[in-house]
Amino acid sequence: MREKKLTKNQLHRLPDYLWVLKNLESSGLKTVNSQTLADCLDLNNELVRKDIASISTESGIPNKGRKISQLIADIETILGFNRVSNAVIVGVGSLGTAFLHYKGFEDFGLRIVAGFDNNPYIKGKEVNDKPVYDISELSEELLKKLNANIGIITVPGYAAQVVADALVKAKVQGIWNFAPTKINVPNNVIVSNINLATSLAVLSYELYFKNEKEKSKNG
Amino acid sequence: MREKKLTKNQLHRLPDYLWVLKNLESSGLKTVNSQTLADCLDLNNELVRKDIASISTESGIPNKGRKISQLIADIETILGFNRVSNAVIVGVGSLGTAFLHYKGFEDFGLRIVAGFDNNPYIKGKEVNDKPVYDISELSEELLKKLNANIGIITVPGYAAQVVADALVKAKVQGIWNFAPTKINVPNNVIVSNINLATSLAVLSYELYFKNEKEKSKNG
DNA sequence: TAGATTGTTAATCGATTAACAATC
DNA sequence: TAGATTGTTAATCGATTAACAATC
Repeated sequence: MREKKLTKNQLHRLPDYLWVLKNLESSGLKTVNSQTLADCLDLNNELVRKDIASISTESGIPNKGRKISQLIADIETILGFNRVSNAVIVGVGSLGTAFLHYKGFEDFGLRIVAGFDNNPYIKGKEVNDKPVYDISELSEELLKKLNANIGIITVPGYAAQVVADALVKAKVQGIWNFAPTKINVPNNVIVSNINLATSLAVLSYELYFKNEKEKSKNG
Repeated sequence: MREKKLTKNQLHRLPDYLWVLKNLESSGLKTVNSQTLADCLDLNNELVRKDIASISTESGIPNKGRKISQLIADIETILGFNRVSNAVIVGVGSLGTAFLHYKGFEDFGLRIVAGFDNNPYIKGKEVNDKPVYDISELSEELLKKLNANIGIITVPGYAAQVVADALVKAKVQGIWNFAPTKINVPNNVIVSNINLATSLAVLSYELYFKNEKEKSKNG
């Protein structure tokens, strides 16, 4: 297997599988069947079978299931949690600063090595022992020196496109965008967006919808 | 319109529409047609027409389009960006602290009013003028006093379920979960998950896939 | 061997896209 | 009025679910 590209939906389910598998492993189990995974995650059995089949390097054993350790290894390989990439963060505000401090990203294969900002009070300093450069210093040479191929955007929305352009010019391969904006980049640069506003909006909408429903039920 | 529940996909497109609409408005335009929106966001014209039709309180005008100001108002109402909810944050680590400092959430209708943590060095203090309580103080009474109906989870994965249970017990209506874990809550509590690991994994996978493809092309 | 569980093919469902009729 | 653009119905596409045959 492991030939065809996974769909976005499949990819988004992988971290959930990984989580469950690790829990099962730490409870002492060695193998798992698709039904168990499906139950844990409220998914359809067949869906899980297909997902797992398309990410596994070993085939499953009828009447037995699959090796948990192997599944974990396979998923971690695909998700890149066991190969580390260096990243720089552009925008050292409250979110950017938090990320420079946050230790958890290394578990997912991301090491943040430096920050960039245009605030004269911040640039030139260090945050969590990581240098913060002026945004004008963002260049292909510096990124090469830092061995960084990923840029993280944590600037306000209005500045996101300018920053994205600068990152592209400095030849990053991937951009992790936290600005609440779509950014335009060439095809060969990969972008993953995380939009806090959208996520919050989903919550807010569901709450609104639920309350409206209750109102009309009671009214 | 505005009767049927929006699909998850539709809901996720709304913040993008909102962004484009605000840009168009600030450039002086008064009306917009579906094709323009579609072009700006790389979407199908018919898809946009359907999305917009299902969120609009006014109908569109053939040969003319729709009023931008009205669309913005409609979307903001649905997304709740113009009605403020109070939230408490559980887990005042690097991410939680950043959120207590972050001003941007108010634009999306969320006001963070307090934090909770079990770290004895943090609890009892204030962050950005907001009190941080001990986790044991999390209760229905306190949340009522704070007028908070949303809980934000920014603790490590292993602690997420315990915190979720405590929030449910304290009668929050919604949970915004940043822990890289599925949490189980009763049906009447709304959960919106934001999984940094997943988002990062998407980026990492795409990079991996791209590099593999290039390798096999060159090899 | 018998049976649980896998892998795979077919059916269903939902979302997107296309076509077209209605109308300001 | 003519035509651009809307709203809506039909066709397509992809993802999920169901059915079943293969096998350790």
